[in-house]
Amino acid sequence: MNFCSAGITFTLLSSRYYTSATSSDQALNLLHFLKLSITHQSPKLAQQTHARILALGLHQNPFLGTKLISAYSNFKNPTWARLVFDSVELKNVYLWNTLVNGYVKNGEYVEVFEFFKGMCRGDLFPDDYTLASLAKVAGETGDSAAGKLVHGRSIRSGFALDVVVSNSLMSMYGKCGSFGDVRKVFDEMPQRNVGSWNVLIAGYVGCGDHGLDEGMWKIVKCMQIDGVKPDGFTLSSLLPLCGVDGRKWPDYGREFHCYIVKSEMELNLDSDAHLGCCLIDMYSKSNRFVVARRVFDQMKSGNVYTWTAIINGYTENGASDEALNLFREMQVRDGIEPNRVSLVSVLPACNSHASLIGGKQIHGFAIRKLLNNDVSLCNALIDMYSKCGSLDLARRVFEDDSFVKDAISWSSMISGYGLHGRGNEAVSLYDKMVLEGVKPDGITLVGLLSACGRSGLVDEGLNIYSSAIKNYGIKPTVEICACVVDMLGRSGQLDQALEFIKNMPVQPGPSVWGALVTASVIHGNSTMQDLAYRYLIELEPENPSNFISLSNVYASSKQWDVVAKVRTMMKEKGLRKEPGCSWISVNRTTHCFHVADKAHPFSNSIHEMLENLIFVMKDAKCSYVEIPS
DNA sequence: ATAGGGTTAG
Repeated sequence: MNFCSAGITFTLLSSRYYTSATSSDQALNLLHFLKLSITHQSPKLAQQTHARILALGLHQNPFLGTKLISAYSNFKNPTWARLVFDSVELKNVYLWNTLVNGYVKNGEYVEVFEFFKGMCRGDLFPDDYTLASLAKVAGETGDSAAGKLVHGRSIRSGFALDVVVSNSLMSMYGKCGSFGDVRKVFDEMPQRNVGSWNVLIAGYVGCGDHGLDEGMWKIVKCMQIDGVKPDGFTLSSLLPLCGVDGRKWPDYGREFHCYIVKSEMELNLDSDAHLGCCLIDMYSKSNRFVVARRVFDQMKSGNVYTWTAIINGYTENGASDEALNLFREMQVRDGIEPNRVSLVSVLPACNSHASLIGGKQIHGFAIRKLLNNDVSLCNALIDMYSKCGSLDLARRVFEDDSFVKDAISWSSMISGYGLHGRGNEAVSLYDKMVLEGVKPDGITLVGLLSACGRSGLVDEGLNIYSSAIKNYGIKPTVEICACVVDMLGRSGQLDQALEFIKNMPVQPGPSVWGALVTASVIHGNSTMQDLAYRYLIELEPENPSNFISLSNVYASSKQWDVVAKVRTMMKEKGLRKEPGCSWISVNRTTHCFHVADKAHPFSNSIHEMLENLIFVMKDAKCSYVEIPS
């Protein structure tokens, strides 16, 4: 459509019709074409009009000059914008402001303050438009000193009374991390609009852990008392806060959705689907991905962001099949090319399927699209390769110099070694990480401690635990403590594990008691087992896995009466557990196995092989082997 | 007739 309209207008442009018009009429018409070029996103039309302007000798017309600069800036061509600016002899404040704003839009922040100086050297005074742009630059670059200068100048010149200038200043303070100043500017504003409230809310969200507390709600309430209606921007700031902690904000997400529907807000306004994405994301995060899907299906036009949001929703909810299907559909049906985020979102779907081939295809795509220098993507690849069984390929991504490794890259690789039972390598990689000056975080520690636990490296693990907490200020989380309990427990030190739980710096959660349960079952300590189960079931009375595990323990010691009791209890509570299964992909076919499953055509030979393997393992004095029934 | 702020999707 764009090209078409550009073609038609060009025909008009070069027709004889214009030759008889006066020069001011011509200028007006050319201005119109420049506007069209911007609304239709046609750089070609802008260039053609520019040629016409030059041919007709209208290039000193300030209106045309300004529009040209604005058009070229919109088409990400600040160099040409600058050339136009230089060619206009009498530069007015509009021309300056448009160029400055063009630089801002294209992220050329360094130039802006130089320009500002140049502007002040002439006879021109920076006005409210200039100040708004400057404030934005200070915010984007996090330069609070510059921001304060802009603020001072705004006050002295009286432009701080302007709503947009003050909004920009607030936004600047928010980006510089001083929420107090955001609030101060807001409170002192003589008049506010919905944008002012939005900056305040965004600043409040951005300043961290206040996100969920009362203050946020007070702001939203005050906004309504003030008679300002929340708009799409407001809601897209608020929606990400919903669904994260369902306990505090039970159904606000749904209420916001209702509000959006009632006020007839468009989910994909102006081809921007941000609001729709926020809804999809919110529903996915609150485990309501059926609703998320409905929102997705109802949106008129999907773009790469909406597709990515819904794919991400499916992967996070463990629906890998659906995620992979959608990933395909997005490309085949809608012809949308996945971006960096889409790839990062879909990769975990390969993990749970152990789909090495799918993961490799995505890796190949990333290389072709030159996306493989992105940390997040490489981290996802490391994770995918190690979870799909190929530690070597994971290591190859990790060793590649084409991306800058962060703490997550190291943690992923360390966990990979852990998953493959190579605790010693995990530990030495951790040592290297520390040596290279990369600060480990809580996630690193979880990966490393579980690696130690799996490989029986108890003393190493305990040393690492205490040194990490002391030297790197890592807060011992429940997950970390659960790893320590697991480590101690698996090695048979059940009493020490219990002692650790008693003195733990955080409240022991289900994962902690679960670790103790597993350990006591392995080591046949029924006293400890009963104690751990009691806590576990008290904490998670609705989790069917706990009851199944309890019943399995009694089943293995043939205490069928207790088994029956547990099963009845589950029935009374209405708890059901999807049976777990394992699968393996051989020659692109995935074979799935449940407990005691004899359905596979080669079941007999599989079991025969399994028994051989168990025999070999027992002979090799492997610590414990679960014998399948 | 010409110019400005608010979200950036894991």
